Amino acid sequence: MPQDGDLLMDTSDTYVLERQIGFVMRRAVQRHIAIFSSLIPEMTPTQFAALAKLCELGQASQNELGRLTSMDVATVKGVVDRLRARDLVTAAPLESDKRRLMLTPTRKGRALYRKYTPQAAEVTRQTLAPLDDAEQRQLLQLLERII
Amino acid sequence: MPQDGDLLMDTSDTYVLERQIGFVMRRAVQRHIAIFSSLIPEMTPTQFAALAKLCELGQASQNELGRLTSMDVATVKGVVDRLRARDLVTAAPLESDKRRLMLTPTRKGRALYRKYTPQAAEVTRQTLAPLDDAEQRQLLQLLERII
DNA sequence: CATATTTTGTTTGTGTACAAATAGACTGTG
DNA sequence: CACAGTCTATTTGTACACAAACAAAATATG
Repeated sequence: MPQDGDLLMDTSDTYVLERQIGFVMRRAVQRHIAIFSSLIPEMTPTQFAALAKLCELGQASQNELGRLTSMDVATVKGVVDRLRARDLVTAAPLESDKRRLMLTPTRKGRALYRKYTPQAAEVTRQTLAPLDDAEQRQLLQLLERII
Repeated sequence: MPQDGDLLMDTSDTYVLERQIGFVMRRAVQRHIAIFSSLIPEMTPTQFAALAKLCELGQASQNELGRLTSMDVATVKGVVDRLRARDLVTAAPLESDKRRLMLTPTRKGRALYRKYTPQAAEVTRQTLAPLDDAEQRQLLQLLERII
């Protein structure tokens, strides 16, 4: 007599690279980054994220900024260094806690952020363009749940 | 009399980093990679993808492998170099077309691929674990449509 | 056949991304 | 107060990821 296992055997299937979530996400990110850099060639998505968060907060320590933008300490240092080199952000040790490096967007940094905010929103729009509104919301929600 | 626009004004909203598809995908990829390297510390997702595709095909040129795994020429070279350095892949110029570098997984490479295939499938399972089956399929489908 | 174009691979430079080691500053507890 | 543990930042090393420039080989076209 056939058992469940007999019929279900091939459900475990062979390993198909193209169906793995990691592979698909990597490709989606690649397309997103391509769209981003076509609309905002002046900076990278990561740099924009750091600048945006800093402009939203007004000020933050490097460590805090890293946590809020999901960058580890080494990554955020590199990103901040490049923003500082372009005079978009200033940095100074905090008097009351000399471990912390307080970051503040410069006037130039805030201006750049304001200038590119509409483009950044457009990046999201173009990336999600193949989907209708309900599907876009759904994708966002599903992704947020696997974070 | 209040109009539609009055109530809907804030729908266009300010730019919220956490709601941008790029930011959310970046975080999801980070979690995926963390799961991958906890289950398969011996190699990176990219290396496994290249090895997997090569084992699936039996053989491929470096360029072909890059196209099939969505890596540009410089990236695939680095990945292949590391696989070659670990004797998981061999490379030789093709006689009939000396531009092409034909890649073949070694016995050791194929063994490693077979060994880790179940783990790789488990990576996908764990990454998608917060979602039920229908949601998992949906997420995959939505992502594939924005590639 | 000759040469313009395309294809494949390499190299260089920049920018994430993370692990691990280090150092200095702070905090909590005895 | 002392000092163990924690927090913040830096440094080093490895690994994608892509742009741009280059060289060699193959192909297309006149």
